[in-house]
Amino acid sequence: MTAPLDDASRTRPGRKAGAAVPNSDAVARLAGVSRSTVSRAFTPGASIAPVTLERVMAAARELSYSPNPLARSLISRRTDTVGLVMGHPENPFYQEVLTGFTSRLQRRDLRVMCQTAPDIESVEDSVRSLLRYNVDAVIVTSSGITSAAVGEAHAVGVPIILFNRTVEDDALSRVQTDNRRGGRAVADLLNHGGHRRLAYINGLENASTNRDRLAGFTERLGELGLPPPLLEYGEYSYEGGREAIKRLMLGGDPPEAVFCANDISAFGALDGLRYDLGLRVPDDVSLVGFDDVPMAAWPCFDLTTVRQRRNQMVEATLDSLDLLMRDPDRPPIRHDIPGRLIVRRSARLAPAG
Amino acid sequence: MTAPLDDASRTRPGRKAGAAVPNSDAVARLAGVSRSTVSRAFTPGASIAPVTLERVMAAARELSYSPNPLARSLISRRTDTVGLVMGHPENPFYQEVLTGFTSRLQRRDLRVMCQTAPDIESVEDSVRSLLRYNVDAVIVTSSGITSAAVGEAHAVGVPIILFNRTVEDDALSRVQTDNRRGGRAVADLLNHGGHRRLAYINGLENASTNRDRLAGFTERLGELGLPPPLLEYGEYSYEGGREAIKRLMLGGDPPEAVFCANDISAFGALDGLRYDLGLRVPDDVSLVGFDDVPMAAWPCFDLTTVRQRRNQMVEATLDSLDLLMRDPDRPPIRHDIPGRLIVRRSARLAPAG
DNA sequence: CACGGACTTGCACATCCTTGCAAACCCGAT
DNA sequence: ATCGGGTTTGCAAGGATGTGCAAGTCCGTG
Repeated sequence: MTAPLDDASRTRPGRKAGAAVPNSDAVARLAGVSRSTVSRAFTPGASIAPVTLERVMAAARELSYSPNPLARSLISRRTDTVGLVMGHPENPFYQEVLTGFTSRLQRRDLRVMCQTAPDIESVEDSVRSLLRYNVDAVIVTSSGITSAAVGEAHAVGVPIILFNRTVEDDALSRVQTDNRRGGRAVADLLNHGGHRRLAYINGLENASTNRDRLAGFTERLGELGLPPPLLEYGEYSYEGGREAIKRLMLGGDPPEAVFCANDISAFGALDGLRYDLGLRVPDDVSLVGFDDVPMAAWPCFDLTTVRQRRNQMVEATLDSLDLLMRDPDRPPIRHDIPGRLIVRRSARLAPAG
Repeated sequence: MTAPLDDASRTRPGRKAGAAVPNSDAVARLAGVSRSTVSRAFTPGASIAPVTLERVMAAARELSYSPNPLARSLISRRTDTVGLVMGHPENPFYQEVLTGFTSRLQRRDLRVMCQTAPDIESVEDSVRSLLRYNVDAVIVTSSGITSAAVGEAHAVGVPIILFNRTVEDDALSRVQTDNRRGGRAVADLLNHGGHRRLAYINGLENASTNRDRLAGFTERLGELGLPPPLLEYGEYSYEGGREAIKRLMLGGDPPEAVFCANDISAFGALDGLRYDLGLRVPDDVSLVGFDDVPMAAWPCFDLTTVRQRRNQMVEATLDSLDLLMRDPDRPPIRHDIPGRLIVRRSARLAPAG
């Protein structure tokens, strides 16, 4: 009964032996200089004679050497890697965001470490895990982030940017669609259409995107003299939206128009309306989504929605990242990028005749 | 006119100063042991007295220390990170695959470095870049991979697994759907439906998935005494499929049934048929896809398709990875996982009466 | 009590790179 | 020929850890 810690299966397997990854020493010998000089050859702006530089580079090419970034990071504290914590990877909008980030980060010669984090605790874990790997920055696209992980990141000077998420903590940089204004625009649109009994199909309850869209929507309805919307839970998913719309329409006081927290749940609601309930859109019910994923433009859906400017948001995030990485003490950067109402055919534009 | 190499903007910014990430030395001092002992405390199976282990762990907890994986990797040659090279990130099937991989790898306590690589050269670059970061293995989900990168990986003993891709090189491990058999199954289905003039809407021409699906389809048609299919290019995309179907149907000899290289292009074809051409599916034309993405089940599409067993494929990949990481000299592992024909309403099942 | 064996531990070197400092060098000027 | 200034370069220390080897400890046995 000794310590049960050992775990023979985890024993490190020998990497194949003969494998020669060249190191700076080999290059130094070949070029007839010291290792320091090799290092300087690969450090932009370091003091080195042009002719020596060329000799080192030639040797490096011959051995196809390039500095080991992990060893370099030990001392430079930079890994040229950013961490990406993804929340709801089933939403096509975020899938596009993900590929936007990876391809653009690649173009800036930055590696990206992905983590998926469905719930708050795992966001914590993910951030911590990324920090241990010395990422230069962290992008979080996920519902909640408690201040603990943020604090740790700050302590080691690693910038964190929230993408389409807000928390109470004011000290955080973030880039988001102006979700509140998006919600207000939808209220205006539906009001113009002459709808009076409105409903909102919630996304995830504690996601700030969801809260802000609903808040803007409700706020503007109030200003227009309309009652607050009925609420149902759609969970940001197709199935959720499809079930939610049934509950709404079969309830006591069915709405004339429904605003869905995102496009996917709107597709569900749309299908629920026409296939489950036999209703027509927008003749019987108007429907609006949020995101403008590519599918929203397909004729089968033709969904009126609020476009999130994905590329612009991604660019803004990366630009902010650049600034924050240069100066970790810089005050937080905020971007609220206006959405754009994309009018298609799922919502009536004028009061029914 | 000196060497123009320097690039002041890249100068490394000082990480915030006071930040104290504890190192093994601090733990060693606190626990009253040497650094080696601390190291052993964190190495499963290493020789250490239980009481010492506990003392070290207590000290580590107090300082919230854990070994720096980057420094560790310098000597152990393991980073607990795998590289993931993604090909066509716009296809929802691969998006699900991606999240499948990241979440499952996380569960195995492995980090994942993502790269996107639209074309062959960038696959090369991505693999090389990942190798420099010392990943323990590479998963490639992308059209082509030339033997150069594979050779380099092999040379340093890093296993590579191709996901849903094949190359001529027999020495590669891979996991894929049995695309050829999938194609054959579709041929049988359409034959049963009484269709005789068939077409295939290509995906990307040099993707092995596409070639194999087409090969199986054509082969089986031949066995059934049917002529080879008409061909059009759909590029694996919605727009591609939608254009392709128009060219097919407006050509001299329109087909009675169309097999699309994947679901997305099938959606495009479907919409082309009903919205652009005013035809009905399956009454006028039968349509079959490949993948079984979630949308295929939506009533709006109701697409007959071949399901790729995503979870099973991902699991098989990770299991193979485990084996290969333990023993880099192990012969290549192959998995050909049968697809499953999912019959819905987009293809006629019996000859038209 | 001394000895052998098994188990623990520390030393020192290894991994691979960066960088402050000081020595060496070059070249023109005195 | 000597000096000074600026440039280049190497040394050695530093970053954080893993590990072979040998020394040390402990315990049971003869």
